Parts: sequence; structure tokens; C-alpha cells
Amino acid sequence: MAKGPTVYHVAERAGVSIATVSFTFRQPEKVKASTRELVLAAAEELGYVPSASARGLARGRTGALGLFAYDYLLDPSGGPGGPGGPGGSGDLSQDVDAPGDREDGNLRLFPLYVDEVQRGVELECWRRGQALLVGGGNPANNEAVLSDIAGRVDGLAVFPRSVPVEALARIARRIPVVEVSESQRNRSVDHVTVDNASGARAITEHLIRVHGLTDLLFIGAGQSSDNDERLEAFQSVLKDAGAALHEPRYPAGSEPAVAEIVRAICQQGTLPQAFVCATDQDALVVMDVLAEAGIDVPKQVAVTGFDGIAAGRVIRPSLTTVRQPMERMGRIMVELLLDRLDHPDKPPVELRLPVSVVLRESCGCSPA
Amino acid sequence: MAKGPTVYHVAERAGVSIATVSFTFRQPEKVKASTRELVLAAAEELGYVPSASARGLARGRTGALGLFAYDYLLDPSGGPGGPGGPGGSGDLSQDVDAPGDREDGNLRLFPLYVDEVQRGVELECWRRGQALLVGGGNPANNEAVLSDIAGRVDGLAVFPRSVPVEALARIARRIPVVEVSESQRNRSVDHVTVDNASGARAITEHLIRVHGLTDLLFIGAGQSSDNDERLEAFQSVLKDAGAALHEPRYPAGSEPAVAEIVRAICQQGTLPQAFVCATDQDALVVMDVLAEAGIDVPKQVAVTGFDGIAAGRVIRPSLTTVRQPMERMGRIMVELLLDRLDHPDKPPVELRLPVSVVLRESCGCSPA
DNA sequence: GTAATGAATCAAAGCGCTTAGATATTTCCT
DNA sequence: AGGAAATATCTAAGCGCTTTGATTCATTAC
Repeated sequence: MAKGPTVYHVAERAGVSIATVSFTFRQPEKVKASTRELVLAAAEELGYVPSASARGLARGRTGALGLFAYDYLLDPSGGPGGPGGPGGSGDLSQDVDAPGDREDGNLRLFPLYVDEVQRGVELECWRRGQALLVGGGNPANNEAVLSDIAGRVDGLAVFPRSVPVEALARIARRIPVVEVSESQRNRSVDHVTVDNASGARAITEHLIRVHGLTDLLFIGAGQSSDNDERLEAFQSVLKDAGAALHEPRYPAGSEPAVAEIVRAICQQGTLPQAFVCATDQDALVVMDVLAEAGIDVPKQVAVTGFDGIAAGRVIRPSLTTVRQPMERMGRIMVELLLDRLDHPDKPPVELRLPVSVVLRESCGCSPA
Repeated sequence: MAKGPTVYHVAERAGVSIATVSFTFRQPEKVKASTRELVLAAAEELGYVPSASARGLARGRTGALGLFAYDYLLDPSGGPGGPGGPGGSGDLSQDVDAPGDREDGNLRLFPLYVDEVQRGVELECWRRGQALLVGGGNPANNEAVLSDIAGRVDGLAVFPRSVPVEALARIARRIPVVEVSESQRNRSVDHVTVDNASGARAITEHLIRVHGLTDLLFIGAGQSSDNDERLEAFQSVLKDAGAALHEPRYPAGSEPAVAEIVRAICQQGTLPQAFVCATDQDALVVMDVLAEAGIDVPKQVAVTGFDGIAAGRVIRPSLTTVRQPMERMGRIMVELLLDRLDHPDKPPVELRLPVSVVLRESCGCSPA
């Protein structure tokens, strides 16, 4: 395994200069066909694989993009707590896993929001022949990891709240960065977001107009600017709907607290007519708690989410929500990054994508 | 965005040599504390981010591992075809997505086998401070992509049947490679597999002994050596069980054909007592077809899978299966790769991990 | 036949970093 | 105080590739 062959070896073997070898791979049309054959043959025989490090150094570009995915397992926000009981646990169950392969609870049963966006990033990178580096934190050494990634790629995609602002700014000084949402936080980098306001407005109006509900409770504000925008739209709809409505209530519940909040409401018996949740994940938690409490959705209370993650389709009752074009967002991030590489001085972009309401069972729409 | 600062800039600013700058980052203990501060301050001010290309070139190691994930969307094998109808499609449904954000059918509703292994790889890489490059094919230019990745990393993890043997061999000449399963195919690289035989044996015996079934049909052979091993164990159990059993039937159905096979069986009315499937994905397809045909699982026929993917927990009836420690396998792949880097000449390893039977509803075990 | 033109190839200068080995500085003894 | 030993820093030689500008070779035109 003696340190693979290099251009020099190939060049020697083919009886040409290293420049010709390089050209053969990077600009084949500049090399006479016969020579090209020669070189390729030599390369093949030697098992030559060009070193990306050397290329990157010489060219000043690595040809890779980066994705910083913070580690959800270490994320305190808890999971969807979806359906699917623990499976058959009768006395026959040998459901004992090999040690060290824990179950993750229900957390990772379904791909989450970020997973779906990430998939878009992956697909687009592959389509464009870009390598993709996915980095994860490790909240501890986030900074170090981030800097490491930044040093390896031509551009970086980051998820909301996964990177401290200063760190982001630092990276952005060196390579293009595109962030999902949070457009207020750092105006110097590109952003891709969705039209939170329209989505929240549409779904809220649906509950009011179609289902005639008047006592709506917003769950899950305060976590991100996305959530805030959704809440704001929600409030404005309530206001517009006028006096007919009950006093709106919207606890700015942080995620871990969502279950607690709903549990408390159940106990007090002060159930609203609908829980309008800031995210699907919140909604799943809410539905879970309601199920625990023996409260029927949507008969006793409606629940809506926001995002359109897979779990919402599968869970029963299925979740009425606002779908974001997640994969598309990922693809666009890649596009923006690549674009920015060619036009470093264009002013920062903020793309807002449209969303669509998806009516399912949890609001009372579908044949339950 | 004038090409970020380099060691030279930092060195100048801090009034030291570039060597000292390098040491400050790579071997801080070799640098006097006061100097270190100086350098770090300079770096900070300048927004210095070390170039991984240069480092990789100088060190002969990139510090990244690679994962070659073939592109499932382009994979003809079809998806789980899980539960979860199309959602509320009443006349109110505005379920129209932004163009370009197709739904993928049910294909990606749940993380699949490879996803879960991949997650293990990711987690372990992050834990160990390794960067992870995920490459996708694009069946068209697989070779090119693969070679590109190979040039960027210190080691490569590949999934079964995603890379042609010759290509694999070529890569393996240059960097360590570890493959999931398929240990017969290329004996020169490391492998991690599970104990397919035990798993298949255990689940088959369960059906026979506990549920008293005698007419078992194996579905989904011939796709991989994993499947073959499972089939073999299945057959051997049938044989051992002796004369009491019906003639076993095991069409070597290729994946796309599974649905067809089962459909045909339903129409002919020649239902076995159980479908023993080579993979969970096969089993999901089978259950889907059975549901279509109005056949009750497990009352009329039992179904079992193999793998332990998430969908099997969520689907109704939940799927009895053999669980592989998928995340663990991913982690181990990373371990093997890193290990191999230090010991290039150790003989190839083949790790077989234990599996565990997970009894759920589809075999008739749980409270349906 | 030769000058002019274009095509194919090459020589050589980096790209930004790491790391021996050389050199300078400090510390510790006697 | 003087010198050996230990520390800290520096000098310089690459790592394997890309790419510019120079050189060589093959054509074409007169």
C-alpha cells in the first residue's frame, strides 16, 4: 500500500510530462487522442487516483460543499414521540438488542425536517458533481469542527441555530455560506426561507372558516424566527377575525416544555378548540399527550402542524399541516452556494419559497 | 473576499515564523504559552481558517472518511410502499406542492436500512473528529464519482452492491475500504456483516414451533449474499423439521418482482401459512399486496422480515423481524477504517455481528 | 523551400501547509 | 559564571497537482 502513484509515476510510465497527465484528466480536449490513450492506460495500470488535496491546493478550490448538521441526538428538544408502541412485548419477546445499539426511543423513527432538507442538499450536490462534506457537532467542540469543515469546502450550508452568529460570520468571511431561515440573524449571508406568514395565516383561517373554530391556541413560539413569524401571522388572523373570537392564548412554550404545557391544560380541563403548532414536531408531541389523556383528535380538539415531515402522513390521525418544500430548499441552498462562488460581490440573497396547506385528519377534514 | 489569509499572513502579523503558526494549531504544547496567545490572536483578527487541502497534501492524509451512498431514488427496487394513505384528499385538499418538489411516493417515508447504517457512520465519524464525505451516484458516472471521492479521503465505506468489484479493487489499492456484507465478493477488503444464518434460523423456528406453521414461503432471494445466507438457513431449518412439513417453496424473486409474485399467489389462492421475507422492505411490499387483496395478517398468513428498519415498528400490523444493529455496524465500519490506516498489513477482517429476533404482530405474537 | 500559423507538449512556478533538522534561547547545575 | 541540557523557534524542503508562458512539432500558404 506504498503511497499511491502520482502524476509523476503516470507521466513517466506514459512517457510524457506531468502537465500532459494533468491535462488528460482536466482538459482532455487539449490532448491529442493518441496521447490521451497512452496516459489513461498508464493511469489504469498504475491504479492512479488523483489527490484532491493537491488539486484543491493548486486550484484554490476544493470542489466540495459542506453541510453542518448539528447532532439531534444531543439536542435537548426531544423527538416527535410518534405512534408505534414498543412493539410486541409479550413474554415471547426477545427484543434485546446487541449492547451498544440503543433504540433512540422514537426520536429517529422518521426523517425530520432537517433530514429532508439535507437530502435535498445531497441530491443536488451529487447531481452537480460536487462532493459533500457533512459535519456534525458535538456541541462541545463545535467551533473546532466548524472551522475544520470550513477549511475543506468551497461553501457551507448551515441549519437554523446550529452555529453561533460570530462563528458564522467568521466562516462567511472566507467562503460563501447559506443558512436556512433565521434571515434576521445574519444579514451578510444568503438565506432560504419559506413564506411562514402565508402558511400560518392559511391554516389558521382554515380552522376558523371551514371548521368554525374560535378558540385557538398557538404552541411552540420563541424558538426561531420562523416560529415567530408563524405566531405573528396567527395572531393577526385572530385579530382580523374580530370580536367573534375568544381571547387568543399563545404560550411561548419552548420545545421541551410543550408536553408539560399541554399536559397542564388537559388537567385543568381548559382545552381550546384547536392547537395550532409552530412545527410538526411540536404537533406530534401535542397529539401524543392528548392521546395519553384520552382526548380525541380531531373530535374534541383539532391539531395542526407546520413543516410537512413524513411522520405527519403516517401518524393517526394524520396531521394537517403546512408543507415546506424541504428537498427543494436543500437543492436551492446548493445552487445559491455555487452561484455565490462565481459572484462573490452580489448583495446577499434572501429567498422565500411558497408553502402549501395540506389538509388531513387532525383538523377534522378527512374521512376519519 | 480576497482569498483568505494563510499561515504566512498570520505569521507576519504575530511576528513569528510560519512553522510556529502551524505548531500552534497542530501541537500547541510545543509552543510557549505567550507565543501561542500571540498567534491565536493574530489568527482571530485575520479570520484565519487553515486550508485542509494544504494540510492534506503536506501530511499525506486528508483526515476525512468517505461513504459511498448510491442513490436510492434511482434504484429500481422500489420502496416499502408503507401505510399512510395519500392523506386527506377531500375536496378541500390543497395538497399541491410547489412545482419541483415531488413527493417520492412512499419511498422515503422512513429511513431505510442504509440510512440507519449511514447514521452510524456519521455519528462515529463526528465522535472521532473525522470529516465525512458522502458521495452519491448517479449510476451514470459512478466510476468518476467514486474515484473523486477516493481521492479525497483516507478510507471508504461502501454499501453492498453499490460499487462494481473492479472499481472497488482499484480503490482498495490506494486506501482502506470496508464493505457491508457481500464478504464473498471481494476478499481483499474488510467487511462487516451480521449472522444471517442464526437470524433466519431463529425466526423460522419461531414460526414453526411457536405458531405451529408448516407451510412457509421464502421471498426475496438472490439479491445479495446476505439474502442467500438467509435463504440457506431457512431451508436447512425446514429440512431439519422433517417430514411434518409441506414442501418448501422459495421463489428467487428479485425485488421488483416481489409484488408480482405475491399477487399471483393471492389470485391462485395458494397462500402459504407464512411469508418469510429476506428483508423488511420485501416484507412491507408483501404486506401491502396482502392488504390490497384483503388478506388478514397475521390471521390468514404470517409475515416476517429481516433488518429491523423503522417502518416495521410503525406499520400495522407491526412487523416481526430480525434486527441488525445497524447504527453499530456503521460505527464499526469507521472503526475498522481507522484501524486499518494504522495497520495496513493486517489480513482483511470479516466481522459478523449478532442479530436479535423481534417478535411483533405480523407473526401472530402480539396483542393484535 | 520557407515563413507563418496553429496544435501539442513541456518546464517551472507556485498553491498553503507540515515537519525534520538546524539554530537560538532559556534553564539548571556545579 | 560557564557550559550542558532542555526548550523554543526557525529554515527549508517537500506534498501532488494546475496552469501560464515557452518551446517544439505539424500544417498550410506562398
